[in-house]
Amino acid sequence: MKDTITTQPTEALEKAPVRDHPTVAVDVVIFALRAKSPELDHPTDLDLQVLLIRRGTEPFKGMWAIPGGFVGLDESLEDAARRELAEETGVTDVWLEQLYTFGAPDRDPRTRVISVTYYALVSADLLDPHAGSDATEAAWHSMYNLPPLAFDHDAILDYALQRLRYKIEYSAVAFQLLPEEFTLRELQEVYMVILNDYELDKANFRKKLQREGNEVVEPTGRFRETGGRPAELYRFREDAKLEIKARRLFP
Amino acid sequence: MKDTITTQPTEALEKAPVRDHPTVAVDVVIFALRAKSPELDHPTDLDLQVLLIRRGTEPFKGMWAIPGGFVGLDESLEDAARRELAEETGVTDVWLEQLYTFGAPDRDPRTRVISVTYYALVSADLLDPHAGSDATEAAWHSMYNLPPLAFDHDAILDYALQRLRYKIEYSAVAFQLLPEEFTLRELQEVYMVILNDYELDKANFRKKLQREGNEVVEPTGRFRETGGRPAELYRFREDAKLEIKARRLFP
DNA sequence: ACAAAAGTGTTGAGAGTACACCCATGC
DNA sequence: GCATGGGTGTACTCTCAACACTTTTGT
Repeated sequence: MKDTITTQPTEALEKAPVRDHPTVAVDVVIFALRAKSPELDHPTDLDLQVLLIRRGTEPFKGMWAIPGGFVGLDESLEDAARRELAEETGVTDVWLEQLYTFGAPDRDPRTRVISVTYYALVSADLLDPHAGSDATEAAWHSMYNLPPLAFDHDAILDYALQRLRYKIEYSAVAFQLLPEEFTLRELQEVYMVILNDYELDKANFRKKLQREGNEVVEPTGRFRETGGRPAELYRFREDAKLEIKARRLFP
Repeated sequence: MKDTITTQPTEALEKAPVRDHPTVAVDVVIFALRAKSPELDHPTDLDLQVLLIRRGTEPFKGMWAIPGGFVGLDESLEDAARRELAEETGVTDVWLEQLYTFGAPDRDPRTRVISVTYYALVSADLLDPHAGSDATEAAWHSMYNLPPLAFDHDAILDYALQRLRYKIEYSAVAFQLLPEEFTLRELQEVYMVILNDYELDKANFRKKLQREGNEVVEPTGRFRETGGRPAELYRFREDAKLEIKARRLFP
């Protein structure tokens, strides 16, 4: 990852006086899995979406941007990210990880802004339909069909998706995007949607989930009705090992 | 990685006026492989070392710290990191990657400082014995035997080592720590030293290097004399594929 | 001849993959 | 019964890991 990818924080930069030092902002990429069409309830066709807000001020007025804001003087970076997340979604206790810090000098036309970015994974069942407390307009957008974005926020989203794809392959973050209980087919769909790889074999997927030394899910005994045979609901095992040793390029 | 790990930039903070916004610094973890004892020339017992500088001012005066400094207003973060790296080692054109941004509010007793950290891999044969242009005292220290460090720089080094270990397993960065030509045993030792895993099988290591579709090294035809049979020198293939698909936790 | 270090071959266990098949429910 | 989707078994291939073995140099 080169640092030539740059970005911008969001709104209200006019509050920050121009000074002889960079301004520090935090931007949060908020991912969720949502149904493509708003009518279905059992999520057959999932979509990977991000929450964006529409800018109300220049520059890039009217364009979509990643939610973010400035870091308070007595606030850690992660606290600032969680504050932004709560303001936009009303959700707390969410999985959140620092993504990258974008700092090219010319990314904001007004003043030098360095943006520390985070990405969050939220379970769709926790989301209020319209929890944005601000008057700002916020909306979910498919990662596979994004609108034009303010500043260099498209580069941030590219990088976030790349990181999510890496992360999902060797750790158990996929569960953060699902409710407490889920069917194995739903879990498989999480992988297929994020990896954009619709060719996962059902049998092999299940085998890998239950392989010796890798039992990350356990059955609950409850079932969900489907079009055919009911599907057993599983939950994530708390004592599961969360990371797998990477395949070595050369050991 | 939680954000509770914090850190500090280096010297000369007194130049920065106390303001109502955070200060931004860049710190660079500089890794090299060097012989444990300074007499050997063919590097039989390698050591993973980092370059540290001794602080000349309070706070933490006299303690060791990661080299770093403030970001210029018209300077990208990576440019600032490369500038610091050149000042301390005299080396340019070095592999460098952003590591993490540390930003806890209380990490510097004087003022709020947010530190964007990078890590660099330099080949020992490029290093001048004493290229530190400043009057600051700089010295190499073994990662496996570190002195007490200023601020939270120990946490930065822990994280940098963890990242280096991950990175080396699925990408070809190990070559950045070796000269242009090297023997396969030297390459194997790079892995063993960094992974702190002295049980790599020679035969299997070589097989994986030359496996179909993964030819990352090529012989040069030249040889290096050793205690026994001479070892052929290899070089990194420019067209080699640099990353490997991770082993999935569950596909 | 011997030591030292480079370099190769063989083999069995386990993981990955493809694909066919069986099971439980609603209509 | 039939459609629909959940759930399993089998067989082949490839990778991984252990370990014994051969080769080339210096003394």
